[in-house]
Amino acid sequence: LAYLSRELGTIIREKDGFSDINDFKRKDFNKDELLTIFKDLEFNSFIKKMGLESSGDEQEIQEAICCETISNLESFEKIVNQLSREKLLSILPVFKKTGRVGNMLEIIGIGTEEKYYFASTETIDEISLAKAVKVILESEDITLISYNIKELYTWCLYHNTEIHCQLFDLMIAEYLIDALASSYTIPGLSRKYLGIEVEMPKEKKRKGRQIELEQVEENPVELLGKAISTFRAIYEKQKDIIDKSKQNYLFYDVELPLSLVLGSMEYYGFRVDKQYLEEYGARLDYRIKSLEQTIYMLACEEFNINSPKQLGVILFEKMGLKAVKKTKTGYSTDADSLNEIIDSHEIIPCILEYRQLTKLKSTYAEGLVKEINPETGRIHSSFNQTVTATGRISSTEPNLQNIPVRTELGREIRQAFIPKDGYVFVDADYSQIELRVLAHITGDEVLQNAFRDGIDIHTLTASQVFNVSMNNVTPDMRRSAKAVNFGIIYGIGDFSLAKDIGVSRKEAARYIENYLSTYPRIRDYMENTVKFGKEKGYVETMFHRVRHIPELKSPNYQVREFGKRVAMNTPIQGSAADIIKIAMVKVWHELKKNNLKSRLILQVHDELIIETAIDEVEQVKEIVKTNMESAAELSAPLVADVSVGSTWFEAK
DNA sequence: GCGATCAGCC
DNA sequence: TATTGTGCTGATCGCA
Repeated sequence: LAYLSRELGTIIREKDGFSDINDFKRKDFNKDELLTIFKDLEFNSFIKKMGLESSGDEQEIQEAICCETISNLESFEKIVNQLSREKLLSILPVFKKTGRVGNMLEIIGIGTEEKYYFASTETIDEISLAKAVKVILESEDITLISYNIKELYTWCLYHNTEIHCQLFDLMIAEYLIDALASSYTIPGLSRKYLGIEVEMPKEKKRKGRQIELEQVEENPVELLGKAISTFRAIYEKQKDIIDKSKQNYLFYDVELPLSLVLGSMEYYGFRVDKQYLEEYGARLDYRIKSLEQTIYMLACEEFNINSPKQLGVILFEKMGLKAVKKTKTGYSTDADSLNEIIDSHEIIPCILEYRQLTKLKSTYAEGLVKEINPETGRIHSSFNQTVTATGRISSTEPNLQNIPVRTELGREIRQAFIPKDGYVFVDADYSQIELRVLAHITGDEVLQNAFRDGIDIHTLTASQVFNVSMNNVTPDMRRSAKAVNFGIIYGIGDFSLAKDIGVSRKEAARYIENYLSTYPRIRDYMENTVKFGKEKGYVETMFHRVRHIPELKSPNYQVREFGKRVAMNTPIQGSAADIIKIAMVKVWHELKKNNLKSRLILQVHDELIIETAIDEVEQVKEIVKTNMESAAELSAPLVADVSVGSTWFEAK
């Protein structure tokens, strides 16, 4: 072996045929082939850099596009009226991001396949423009092909306009076709479906310095015209795929209307008590300062506690504590690791508390205040519909889906979330939705019956796993069983379960085995869904949301195992996501239909929050509960628990 | 600007 | 044999 290694490691220094150094120069390359490779790999900046843009057929298409810019209101109104008699229209608005809640419109393009019309707010004022397009947006006979209808809808709400068109949104369609695509841009879609290169006008950079390069600004209408002219053809192709994947219900009845629901949630926002947050932050600060001093004293040195690197050096080198785990760059200092050595030095609990408090202060106390809109006094988070691999929605700027709740101190932040005057919160959350979905799709009757009979599911699992009767289950056993239940959903192994509930690995393995033999259908499901995923390359939810899992074919063991867990978890988490989306659409319609003042303002995966007018509380409670529980018919019935409170803290 | 680490939620 | 629970977003550090 040593000889073999030596041979492998020896550099061959003599080789014939390379006498001329010029042979090593880069020669001409096959442009077409390189372009295909780069396109395939999405090396778009290389394509640009090397001037590989194809030109042939593109030119023809561009010349076929018929675009007109309209610069006075009367002509625009006339054209819009004409267009409102059409059946199928494409629409492409461009917004400028400002502090205003409905973004500011810059340009809007509308048209049929034959011709597209553009209007700019530079020549026609925004309000008149909004009034003009109302005839189109509020017509139920038109199918509107859009890109990012949510953004258009928040703008509509600002201008007191509704959208009643039949919708087809290219971004959302693509999300259902491939939930894992990294971005859903118009140029990306047009490249994928039509092989056409289009470009979107660059957003003007607001960087203060240097205006030279950015000012080049080609005629935006020219670019936009080309972009909107691809909508119709992309629509045809996506429509087909969605239909063939049995996603019509999910797309037309869930995701598209949901887009408007999310738009309105963003538009209305969540009222926040700024003063409360500031006082809360000050309170934290007082304690943080004191902890800081204690830590410096115990370490006999000042250092940056926020730096895991510096902290690691202090704890594990200077103070000689035992490191239990390593990361790829050094010592592990996360809460799990520190908790294992919590008794070895009094500095450890201080650090843990310091971490908790600084998190609360910077992310929540300070972070949330920054997001309060000065005009509305409310926080207008963005709800993204095309981010997650499982179908959940995500929330950013700020993330309202991770507001603390577990620790008492953190939970107090929820007292800053208040309703507008004369309103309260109705808060409804699904009870055990993922386990009910699990019971439903596995067909396990023991589990289903337990849910039907309203039995406490963790206690039941405990009695099965530990082989004791239901009334002999201790709180400790129940806690472990709860971990087992969640672990099953995530596709857990004995190692992690053991660590989670603090038993030996063997013990944990026995729990899992007990569980799977008590619920044989669950074992079957886990095996079958992985098999399905391997054969088809994807798994799907109850409503045919699809997730491709290329990891299942990976040569790498770890990656493949990850693929298996994903295959087991996605149909469960994803179906639960489908269900609450259905519920949101139903609740939203019902509030509208009854002309209520109450508004859905937040979703947190299994929970809905409605800012409710005091005189509508009883009605809203009823609407939320029945619509959530009837969102899907499961053989383990859905249950939603509803409560009312005058802050988010109280409503839970 | 970006990866790594940590921490918050379901 | 080696490894080990899904899905997210944000703050901070430290390097390039």
